[in-house]
Amino acid sequence: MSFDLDGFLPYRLSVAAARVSRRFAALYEAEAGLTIPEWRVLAHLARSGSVSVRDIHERVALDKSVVSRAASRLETAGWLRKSGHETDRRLIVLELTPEGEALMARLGAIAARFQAELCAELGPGAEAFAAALSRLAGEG
Amino acid sequence: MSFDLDGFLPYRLSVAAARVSRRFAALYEAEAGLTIPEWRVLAHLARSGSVSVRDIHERVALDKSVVSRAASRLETAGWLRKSGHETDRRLIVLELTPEGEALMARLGAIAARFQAELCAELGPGAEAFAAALSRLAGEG
DNA sequence: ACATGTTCGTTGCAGAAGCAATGACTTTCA
DNA sequence: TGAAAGTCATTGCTTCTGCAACGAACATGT
Repeated sequence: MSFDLDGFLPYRLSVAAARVSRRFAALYEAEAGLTIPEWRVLAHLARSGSVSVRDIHERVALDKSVVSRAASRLETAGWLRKSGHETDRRLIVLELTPEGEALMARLGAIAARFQAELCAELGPGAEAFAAALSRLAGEG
Repeated sequence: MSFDLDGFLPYRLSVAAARVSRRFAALYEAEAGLTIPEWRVLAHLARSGSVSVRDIHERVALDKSVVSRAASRLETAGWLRKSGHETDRRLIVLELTPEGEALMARLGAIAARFQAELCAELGPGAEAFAAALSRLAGEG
């Protein structure tokens, strides 16, 4: 018997991730016209406070260039502010503007609702599911 | 407290999927220089026999244009053959060449090994994990 | 102090994805 | 039958990703 794509985990994982991302992207696209990388940068900033491009790049699984360009767009849109680091002048410090924080408050609520929706779809196994994802994302 | 990206399912799903896809892509890239869409088209063909671009597009979560271009590359590489449909001349029938089947036999074995590796990493919850993925991929 | 190597953010560029439009063909229905 | 609508694969075109290269700023070792 030949290979079964439908049972293949990398494939199923890709399809599920793409579908879920799309669903959620529609929400914040409607709310603020954000792309996926922009959303991730904002979300990370909301949690971590001021942080460099490098930090985000490492924590958020986005290429440096993607973070850099997303940050520039977000800056001109007024959601975040760039400033130089005190002692290390190579670093650029990113932080939310008040508008950015207000936006993230709204998006955070939307995200929480969406998360609840997903958990409902997953049923009681949601916890174990999330743990399994961590294991897969763990080490490359 | 502000939003926690790390606990957010769509994010974790994306990261895990990207990481797993990358790991596996390295394998078939080394074996045959395939891209992800090319791999998916071949894998689907191996299972379904001769099939149209439209079929693959629907079953495999790839844009029509992506399937079309992947099929063209695979044809010039000699892994598959295009031919016209008997009665409906709009359709293009794709099927593996003998070389393509031989390739998929090798890749199928590699994929099975990789799947086993993943299941080992997931432990006993692998079954439930796969079921959860189906639920998420189910309906948009 | 100074040369070498590293790290940071940005930019250039080749390749890929996503979407609409096109041309060829088929179905439908008046 | 014949016109309109639908379906199929391909092709253009814009946008984005991913990688390498670059200039600027620090670190290290002599």
